[in-house]
Amino acid sequence: MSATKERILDTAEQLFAERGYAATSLRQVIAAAEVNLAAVHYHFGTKEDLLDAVVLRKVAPVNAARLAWLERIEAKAGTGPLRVEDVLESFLLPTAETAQRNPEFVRLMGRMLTEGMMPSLVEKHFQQMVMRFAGALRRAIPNLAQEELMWRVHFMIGATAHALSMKPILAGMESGAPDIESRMRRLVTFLSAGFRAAETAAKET
Amino acid sequence: MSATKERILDTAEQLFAERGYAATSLRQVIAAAEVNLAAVHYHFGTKEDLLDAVVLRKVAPVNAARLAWLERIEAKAGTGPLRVEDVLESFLLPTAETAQRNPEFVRLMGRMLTEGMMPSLVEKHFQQMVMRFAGALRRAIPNLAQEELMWRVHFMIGATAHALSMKPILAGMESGAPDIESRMRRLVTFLSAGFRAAETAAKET
DNA sequence: GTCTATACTGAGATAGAC
DNA sequence: GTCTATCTCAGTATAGAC
Repeated sequence: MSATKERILDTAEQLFAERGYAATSLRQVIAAAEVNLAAVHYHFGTKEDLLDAVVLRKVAPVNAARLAWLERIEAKAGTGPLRVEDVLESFLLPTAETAQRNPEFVRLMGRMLTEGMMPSLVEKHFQQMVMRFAGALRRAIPNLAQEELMWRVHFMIGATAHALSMKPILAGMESGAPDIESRMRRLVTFLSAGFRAAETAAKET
Repeated sequence: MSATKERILDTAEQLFAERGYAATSLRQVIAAAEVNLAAVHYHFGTKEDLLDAVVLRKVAPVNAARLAWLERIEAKAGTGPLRVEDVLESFLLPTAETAQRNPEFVRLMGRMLTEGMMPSLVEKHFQQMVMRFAGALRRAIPNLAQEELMWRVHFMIGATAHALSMKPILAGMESGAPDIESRMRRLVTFLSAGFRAAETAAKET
């Protein structure tokens, strides 16, 4: 990889994470990276493709850690049942490690899941892994109907994306460091109970 | 309200909902509405202000319905406890009514909650109401620590936003109509269990 | 008070010289 | 591979007609 390409990638990652994707112009990136505007299009194509490259570089290791964790859990369980909490931890806690070094980037990752930004990108980086975890959850909660399970997986994605992307600004929350790990642990507790809930009954209101 | 202003509002609502806010240019709006470009800025100011007006017109009645529902529940409960399910229903089900007439617009509402789009807008339309519901939930779950409750409220917001904005494309889900009401009922079940969960214990992995 | 015509600045993208 | 110059289109601002 050329030095120019790498400098663009590093600078874009930093600026996208700090200011957001839409709010960062390519001209800001190339000024900070001290490269030419056309070099971006030569190396990456469109602005969206640049984001794709930036995200891939960060998300790939996180997803690898998630899968490794999940496989460890599955190996330990053998043919027995999986614990919902364990599966959710393998999905949520690896994020915390990346967050320690680059908290802002985690927020960008969170946004990606929900922004209409780039559906194709989201699919590419997340869908396959999400389906993998849905399978593990199915094994952990065998009595839940498939459709209900998939909805709950989506509720999980939404809650996770928002938990990652938000800053703790509202009243009643600690104003200190964005401690992603404790956030993810709270989320594990919350989601585990949700996944285990009995199926929705008829209305009674 | 002038006819021009109203046509801009109607057209913007339609196009924002169909294509998303960022992907819709003001020039597309004024072409479809057959008005002059500067009229937009005369009546609304910036593009973001236009979105503000569009959203307010749709969100205000939904929020009013939410509050009315919540007040009905509180009146019925008197000084007794509130049921978590009832509070969540009053928050989630009013959305379904709007969704019947304008499903696309509900997706836009969902996006708003999570997109870095316009934090100020989100605050204005949602924060006050969210705090109102957080208070009701506090009464429904008095034993939960305030900070934990606020985190769970955020998990709820994220799950709701994603549930509203997503199209049911993944495998295992009905491919038919975007039945918002059943979606919201599933969400009530899921979130109620999450809110009732015992506080997160120390790690054990 | 309303609306139109027009111009300004900055964005992403591209062609072609070196 | 890299850079200059340029294109199109975006949001915005202003002057002035009715």
